[in-house]
Amino acid sequence: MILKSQVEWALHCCAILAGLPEGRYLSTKALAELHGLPKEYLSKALQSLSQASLVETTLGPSGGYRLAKTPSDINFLEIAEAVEGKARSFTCTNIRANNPCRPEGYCDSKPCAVARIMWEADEAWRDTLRRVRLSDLVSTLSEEVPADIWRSTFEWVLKRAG
Amino acid sequence: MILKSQVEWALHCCAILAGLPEGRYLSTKALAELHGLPKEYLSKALQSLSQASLVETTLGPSGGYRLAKTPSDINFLEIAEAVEGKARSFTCTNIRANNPCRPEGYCDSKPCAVARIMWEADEAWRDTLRRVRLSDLVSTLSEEVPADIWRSTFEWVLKRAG
DNA sequence: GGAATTAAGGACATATCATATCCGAAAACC
DNA sequence: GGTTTTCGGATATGATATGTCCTTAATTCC
Repeated sequence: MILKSQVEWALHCCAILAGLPEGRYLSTKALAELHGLPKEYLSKALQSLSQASLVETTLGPSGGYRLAKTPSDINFLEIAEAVEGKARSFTCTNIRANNPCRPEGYCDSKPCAVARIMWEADEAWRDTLRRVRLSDLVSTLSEEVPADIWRSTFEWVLKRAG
Repeated sequence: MILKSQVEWALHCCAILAGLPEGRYLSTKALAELHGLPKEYLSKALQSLSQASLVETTLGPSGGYRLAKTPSDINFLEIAEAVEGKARSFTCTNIRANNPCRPEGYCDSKPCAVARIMWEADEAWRDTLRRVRLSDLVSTLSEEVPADIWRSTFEWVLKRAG
């Protein structure tokens, strides 16, 4: 049960987009080079963010991506689900129904007890991610990353945005 | 990010093993037929439980599996990790290290901020499963499953245990 | 208007992993 | 000694993640 690496990529890209000056866009190329990622494949992750309406896009030179909402209005779960999908981590195949001792037309009133517990854990995972906003990540990063590195990173990346 | 179906199988099998009379074993064959699962492949899941010391085995006729501990001393996380492994669902590839603006020998003191958040969510998932004991599942099942079906299931399964 | 740049998305190749089956060895029971 | 069982290795298959390539349409700049 491993998350796609695109989730990691999307989160880091959103962190960068969150620090962008008003109105500026960042291209796939710039984001890929900054993180050392394959441009074409990172593009798929960014398209997922776009389809989820988390980012906006513009074509042409100086085009690319920017956040569609304030960083405090975007949480980790939205980003994770955008690229990973909303499916639960546990899928119940209802194997209890195969029990040969069950009468012919027997119908369970509730979903499987095993599934309910696994889904509860899944929901705990989602709750945690839902509670963390993109703005929280930005705050943490600006505390931990040395100011000069942080600043030069945006200069570097904006230079590539034309 | 989907769990292996073997996790579901292992949980259901443990629920049955928990209801077994003292000293009795249940074979892979019996568990597979009860749940309608491929015998050879289910065997791998049960081997995982065995390696994790959650179940004990005996060879020969009337052999098979039984719990190695009381149902109240086994939790869902142990079972899930036995077949799924203990690896976290989020793996940090440290793509921040690729940032071309970082000085040559720069070394981060903490693990990546993104990873810390994702690992926190992972821990929430584990905490939930850790808190649910196998005995809790058995209680729920004996409440929800009609008594006669529950009883005949064990008769059916014990008949196959020789 | 034309050239360059960009996102979007389809087609395709590759690698990894889950799923599944088969077999032989060792142990326990009759 | 023959049967039944777990255990582990070997192998096959299918699905999915990863990665690349190409076309199309939109936008910007000259």
